[in-house]
Formats: sequence, C-alpha cells, structure tokens
Amino acid sequence: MASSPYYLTTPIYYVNDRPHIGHAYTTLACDVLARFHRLDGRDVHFLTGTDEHGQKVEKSATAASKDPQSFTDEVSQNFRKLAEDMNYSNDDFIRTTEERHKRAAQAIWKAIQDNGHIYLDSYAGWYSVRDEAFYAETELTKNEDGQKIAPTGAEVEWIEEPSYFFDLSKWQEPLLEFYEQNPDFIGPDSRRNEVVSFVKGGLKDLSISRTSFKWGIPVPNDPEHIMYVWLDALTNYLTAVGYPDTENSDYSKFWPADLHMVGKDIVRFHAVYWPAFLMAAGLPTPKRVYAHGWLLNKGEKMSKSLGNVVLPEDLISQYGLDPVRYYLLREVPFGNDGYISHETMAARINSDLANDIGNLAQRSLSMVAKNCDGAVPTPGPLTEADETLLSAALDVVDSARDEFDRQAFHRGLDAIWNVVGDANRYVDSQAPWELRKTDPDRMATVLYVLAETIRHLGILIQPIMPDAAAQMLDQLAIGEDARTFAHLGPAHALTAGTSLPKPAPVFPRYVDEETVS
RNA sequence: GGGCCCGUAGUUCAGCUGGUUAGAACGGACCGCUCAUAACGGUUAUGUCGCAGGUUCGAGUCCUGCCGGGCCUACCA
Repeated sequence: MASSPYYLTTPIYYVNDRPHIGHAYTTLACDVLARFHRLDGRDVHFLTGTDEHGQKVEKSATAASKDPQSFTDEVSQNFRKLAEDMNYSNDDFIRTTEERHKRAAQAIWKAIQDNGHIYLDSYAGWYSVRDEAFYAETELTKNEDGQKIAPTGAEVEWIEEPSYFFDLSKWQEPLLEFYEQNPDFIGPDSRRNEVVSFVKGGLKDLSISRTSFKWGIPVPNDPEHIMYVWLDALTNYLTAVGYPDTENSDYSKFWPADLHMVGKDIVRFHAVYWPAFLMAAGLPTPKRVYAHGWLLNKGEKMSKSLGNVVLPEDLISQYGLDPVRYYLLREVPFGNDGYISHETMAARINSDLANDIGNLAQRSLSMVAKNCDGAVPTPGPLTEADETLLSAALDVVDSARDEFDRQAFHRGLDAIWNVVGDANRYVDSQAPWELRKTDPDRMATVLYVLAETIRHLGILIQPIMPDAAAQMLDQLAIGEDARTFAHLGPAHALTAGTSLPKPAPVFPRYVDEETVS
C-alpha cells in the first residue's frame, strides 16, 4: 500500500487562455496531493499540460499570422511558466500536438471503432466555434445586429457536414450502473447528483468528428475528418502513461488514473463522456473525478469583461508564493465556490502563518539558541503533557491523509493547525522562561519537545508550502533525506547536541503599504 | 417545467444515522504572560438555527408548504 502507484491529472488547459488564478488553483490542488503522496512513499505520476487543437486555435494562429504549430509552441509556454511560478512538481507536461498523443488518440478511436461504437452520418446544426459546441435552435437568441447567438453570448453558424458519431445513447444504463457501483467516482456529492440526473435524462449520440477545419488529429483511415476536440483532449490522460503501448510502459503501473481533478465546468466531459469512451474502447475507467468550485473575486465571477481576473503572478509578488498556496487551499472549502479577497488573504497570512506557526517556531527556536548553546537540547524524562503533544503531532498525519484523500484540503490543514494551537498552549503552560531559572533540565526537555513538534509540523506542511517548510527544517538541521512521513515519530527524533543554525522568522507578517506610510 | 444544493453567532463556516445548557475559527471586549514576528494563553456571544405548519416523549437534524440565493437540466406555444 505504502508504495502503491498514484496517478493524478489536471485538465489540459486551453492553450489560448492566459493562465489565471483558476488554472493555478486546480493544478495547485494536484501538486499538494502529488507531494503528499510522494512523502507517503508512493510512486506518484502527476500530469498537466495543454490542449492545443481545435478551430479556435487555428483561427487565433491565423489572426497572429502564424502557423498553428508555432503559435501553440509559443503560447503553451505561458502554462509552463505558471508551473514554475507556482512551484508545481508535475512529472510530465503533455501537449496534444505531440506525436505520442496523436498515436494514442488514433489508437483509442480505432479501439472504439473496432468495438462497433462509431458510425458515419451527417450532422447539421448551429455551431459555436468559441464554445466548441452545438446548440439547439431554441437555445439561441439574437443580438442587436440580428445575429444568432448562443446562451453564452458566442456567435453561432449553421454547419452541415458529414460526421462520425459515438453511440453515447447506448451507454446510459452502463454509466448509471457504473456510478452505482463506484459511489466515489464523482466528488463532491452535489456534482455526482447532477451528473446522475443528467444521465438519467437520456443521452444523445455524440458527433465526434469535423470536416470544416484541419487543426486536429485526423481520423484513422479517413483524414478528411478531424477528431472531436474532447475525445482528443481526454485521451491525453492515456497518452502520458504510454498508451497504446500497454505492456512496456507506465501504463500497466499507472492506469487507471487515481484522480482527474477538474473544474466544475467540465465535469460532464470527465464523468460522462470519458468513462463512456473508455468502456467503449474496452479500457479501465479512472477511479475518481473531483470537480472543485470557482474562486470568486469578492463574490463576483472573474471574467475578462468585468476586468476582475486575478493573475497568479500578481498574488505571488504581493504576498509571496507559499502564503498564496496556503491561502487558496485553506480559505475556501474545496469543492465549493468561495470568495477570495485581499482582506481574507492578509488575515490568513497574519493569524495562521505569522502568528500561529511562524511565531511558534521562532519563539521556540530562539529560546533554544539562547539557552541551549544553539544546539538540540538534551531531554530528560517526558511528562504526560510532553507525550500528549508529541503524539498529537505524530497522529495528525493520519487525519491529514484522510482529508486530503477526500480533497478536503481545508479540513486537513485545520487538523494540522490544531497541533500548532496545542503547541502554543503547551509553551504557555510549561513557561520555559520560568524553568530557565528554576529547573534548567526541565526547560531543556520542554524545548526539545517543542523542537520535535516543529520538526513534525515542518514535514507535514511540505506539500502545501515546500519552501517555507524547507526553511523550518533547515533550522532544525534536518537532512534533506530525512523529511518524509516515514521520518515522523520517535524513531527519527532529533539528536541532542546537534548544533543548529541561527533561527530566523519564516513567515513574515503582512502589512498594508498604506498602513505603513 | 423537472432536479440538486444552500440559507446556523458581526464574518466564514462545523453540526453523522433526531436526544442533556447549539460549536469552531476570525473579528470585538476584558484579563494574564513576556520566550517570541506587539506575537502567545485565558475568559467572553442577549445567536427567533430563513419563515410557517406537521411527525415525535423530544428537531438545527425528518415531512409539507412558502420566501431568498446558487447550480444542473428540459422546454411549450
């Protein structure tokens, strides 16, 4: 179990988009899970990447006077930069324009086709290039110019063309049975309900090819047709583990994926179409799809037209990377929509990070520095209070694991911060500054217990705040090879007498600039 | 039109299969401490648990209706 593989994915992001806080949020959640499971000794494969096909990209490239490939080569860098800026630990970055992906997408097409689930017909309807979706006549409205527009506001055009279809309508019952037998397949529950009721409402066969543009993966044996972008895009999850080579690749180790993390807007593609495609191709279905909510800017959905889109780089430069990582996962219950704002960010940074954990480390380690010759103190016999704190620090990894496995990041963090609170209460109740005068040996024990607690906390917060955690652990002179969850507990406890570097605050308070001046 | 979710202290939210005086965090007020990043600890809530009925010995927790907010989905003339 401890060494079992763990494969998780972000959606592949639409290469045309400018990376915003929503993209950063999704991948951050995956990054935390990836790091957590690595620390737990698991063999993790963490995938992200970009979705680069489709008519919209083709048009954007033309508008920029570039060929689509060099256009996507260029703009996909924005997402690689996001990964660097946010300190993501993805093991792979896939682009759907890569050869390995073309191979995989054509292979899954053939598998579905060979199993008799694809047929050729023709499609006619109102199509929106921007939304990459067809709309029913009744859904359309007209704008001022009399142009028909989709509910999303996008322009639509009448398209009539030959098209291959996937027999999605036949998968209603198998899907419902699949959801029934895999109650954890979709999270959170509210999304699961939605998906189930959508499928119960009946499914129509899905048009899965286009002939009206070229920028995409050709249908096997009929290159006039380009594969539907979603079939193309979803298959990236297979590509990255080596499909269609199911023998001599990571496929056998990592497929089916443990988790597809998605935003709530694309849950249908992942929870309905994707398992249907896979079942039709005779492939195993992923274990879980989790749809998180939106980050709202003070209650309003972020959009270009409102001009209130929050960019990750702006948050990072204002607050620092690790505080932003912590804030995003602590402030908003994952799965719900939630507000983010400067006020709540500053409050979290100051109360949770600076005051609680940062000050705990600083007050403890500076006492060690001043009163124990700057070395790990030598503990005497442990009291009940000592044991209680140490076991809380050790046991919380189990709570965190449970909560993170359910994608309840806010709850996992809350559990860890309970230990921070315990430790601060312990300092006050033990009053080592008094013991310094009355009972130096006991003081040494108390400071040792605190140092051990901080060691545990440092190890535990690594997935969320890798750099800050490293600083904390550096201050305890913990070797980089001694920082996994296997090192929690007394077996790897600090060695008395180890000399320690001079402590320095890890989490500075956030002070508004206006307030300063 | 159908379906799902939500409405609990100033704020953000916990409250599982119904059961003693409804909880946490943050903010506020007061007290304590002084090791520490003026940080830490303790004490402190007159909350009509959206409204109105109902079931029950007993409901924030189940049922019905209504009001308000969000989401999914369908659509007639």
